[in-house]
This record gives sequence, C-alpha cells and structure tokens, in this order.
Amino acid sequence: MQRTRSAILDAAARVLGRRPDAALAEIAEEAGVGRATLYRHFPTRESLLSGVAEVGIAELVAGFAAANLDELPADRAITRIIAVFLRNGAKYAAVIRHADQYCDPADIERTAKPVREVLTRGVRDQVLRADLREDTLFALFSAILERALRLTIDEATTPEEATEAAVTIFLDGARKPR
Amino acid sequence: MQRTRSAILDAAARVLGRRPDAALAEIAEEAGVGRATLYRHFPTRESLLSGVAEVGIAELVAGFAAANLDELPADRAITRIIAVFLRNGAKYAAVIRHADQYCDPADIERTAKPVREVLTRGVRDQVLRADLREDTLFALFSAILERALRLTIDEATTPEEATEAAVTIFLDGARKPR
DNA sequence: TCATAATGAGACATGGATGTCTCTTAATGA
DNA sequence: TCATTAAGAGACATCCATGTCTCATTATGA
Repeated sequence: MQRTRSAILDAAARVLGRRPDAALAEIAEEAGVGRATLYRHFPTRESLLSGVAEVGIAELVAGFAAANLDELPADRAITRIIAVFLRNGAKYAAVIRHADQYCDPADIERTAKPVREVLTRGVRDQVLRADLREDTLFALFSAILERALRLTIDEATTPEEATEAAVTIFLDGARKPR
Repeated sequence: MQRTRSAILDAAARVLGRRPDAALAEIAEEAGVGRATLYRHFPTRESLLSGVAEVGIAELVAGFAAANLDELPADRAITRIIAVFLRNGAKYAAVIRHADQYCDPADIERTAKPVREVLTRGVRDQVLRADLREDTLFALFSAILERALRLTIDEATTPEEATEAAVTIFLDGARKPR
C-alpha cells in the first residue's frame, strides 16, 4: 500500500535525522509497522536509504523549482533557498551523511545545481564577493544551511529564527556593520 | 608503550576522520599494530573513542590557551580561533559526530568556552552584531569551522584557503561590500 | 460474501564487528 | 645476560543488525 510506504519513508527521515545509524527495527516501530512489512517495501537497508534520499531530493528540487530563483537578484534568491531548505530539507538531511554510499552523485548534483547557479550568478552580477573560490563558497554555504536545519530539527530554534540567522551570517557576516 | 598508544590514537583520528564507523581492525592496521595490542591499550571501542576525544580536546584547548585570545579584539580573536582549529582540530573532528555518546559534556564545554567567551565579548564591545542569539551565533560559527576543517582533511583546499574563507564568510559574509 | 492482497508476529539463519584468551616472539632495562 | 614487559598472531565466543521465511489475521474490492 502506498500509505504504508510513505509512512515508512517519513518515519525513516525522522529517526535517521536524529540517529543516522538507527536500526531498521526502530524505523518500523516509529512507522507503526511490522518489520516484515518494512522489508516487503524495501528489501534491503540500502534500498530504504535510497528511497529516503530519492524523495528527499525530489522535495528539495521541487521546492527550488517553485521558488523562481532565477527571477530574483542573487541575495534574495539565497534568502529563499535557505527558507526552502529549512522547510523541505528534512528527508535530505536524514541521509546526507551517507550520501556517497548509496546515492547517485548525479542526484545530489540535481539538488546542488540551482544553488550553485545562484552563487555563480551572484558573483557575476557583483552581488557576491569574487575573492573566494566558488566551490569553497558553496561548501560553507551548505554548512550553514545544514546546521540551520539541524537547529530546527533538534528544536533548538524556531525555523524562522534559524532562517533569519543563516541569511544574516551568510550574506553579511557576524561583524557589526558600522 | 607510550609510542604505541600515540600511534593508535593518531591512526584512529585519521581513519575515523574519514569513516566515523570504521572497525577497530582498520584502525589497528592503520596504526601498524596488532588488533590485540589495540585492545590492551583500549579495552573497548568506547574507551578508544573517549581517548581520541580526550587528546583532541586537549590539543584544541592548548591551542586556544596559547593564542592569547583575550588580548585581541574579538574579530582578530575569531581569526585566530579559526587558524588554531584548522591546525589542531583533526582529532576533535574525528569524534565530534558521536560526541554525545561517550564524551563528558563538560569536556566539550572546555573547548567551546573560549570560543563562546570571544563571541560574548565581541557582542559586548559592539564588534559583533547583537541581533542574533548567542547560541545561534555559536552554532553557525562552529558549522563553518567544522566544514572548513573538513575541506582541509579531504584535501579539497589548502589550510590557508580554508582559513581565509572561513574568516571572510563568518565575519563579513558573502555579499560584496560596496 | 468471497477471493486476493497486504500486514503483523515471530522464528530462524547469517555475517560482521566486538571482545577474550593463549601462545609465541621481540624489546627493554637492570 | 636474564627477567620482565609489550607486542603479534590467531583462535574462539558473543552480540546484534540484517535479511528470510512461514503462518495467521485483517483489509479491500469485485
């Protein structure tokens, strides 16, 4: 049943979001489903993790697509990327740690691409600084994104506060403007 | 022997830095040591991980102590924190993922404390912005720190480039100054 | 109502990592 | 040189998560 499958994927995202090495039995329990049923839908652990990654990436890509990033100046697009990521990134975050293990790099890149494009455009349009390599910029941006998402998953902050903080730090930094 | 113990701890930091769930056999091999010898020095996996955490924290704390952070304005102190972290943080980074499992929170806090103090002072002296909660500021700062360290461990950048980028982004942000 | 498919519960096998133990060999130091 | 200590090698035992299988029960739809 489709409902069961979704329940398993949602439960997996929640459990793995907290404990990336959680056993399948815990995920089944969280989903309110028998362990055998989980195995019927996802014959191996890897297939479950791939399933979570797949929907996680799909949700993110859909969010980015709906955000019309290329119609905004880069700094506003970045603000929107952060908001979308914190809203749609839970499943992605649950698996990103092991992404290299069972994720097609091309799928990961589908998520990264819209973000990279905004950064590239920002540098080209002189909205973003050009004195850092773009790969490095992307790496630090995703670090901020992922930590901000974690703050909300752990309920250390509200999503609004995390979004606000991530935008502020990434765009303008922690130094007080004078 | 003390040499053997250090070799094991260094090897553990290297291996766990790349694969946090690596088996003890791999660590023994990386250390050029028999598995039994590893168990003589560290009777359980947990004791090894605690050992790595302990020296990792000690190295960091020593680095911070030697940096005379409180004699510098906050922004310069932050620059120095980043440099120290990228130079001395390898062992810390190897275990930070599982830190809650077998680390005394008080030990973690010994590392965090000098950093928090600099942030607090920065806000007080109006060097850093005051419109974000300090916990949030700290969380995003450590996210940048950890990612910058990871870039160097994975040899995606030189330590110098990573330091420069982390300083720039955290203090001034990615937006081009005008 | 009846047939089919999905689920739950649980027994069972398997594999890999952890941890224990013994025996032998190599260092080290008095 | 000799005694003591550390190390290497490798055989076990054990635990736990994964994955398989069966059987009874429940849902669903024609």
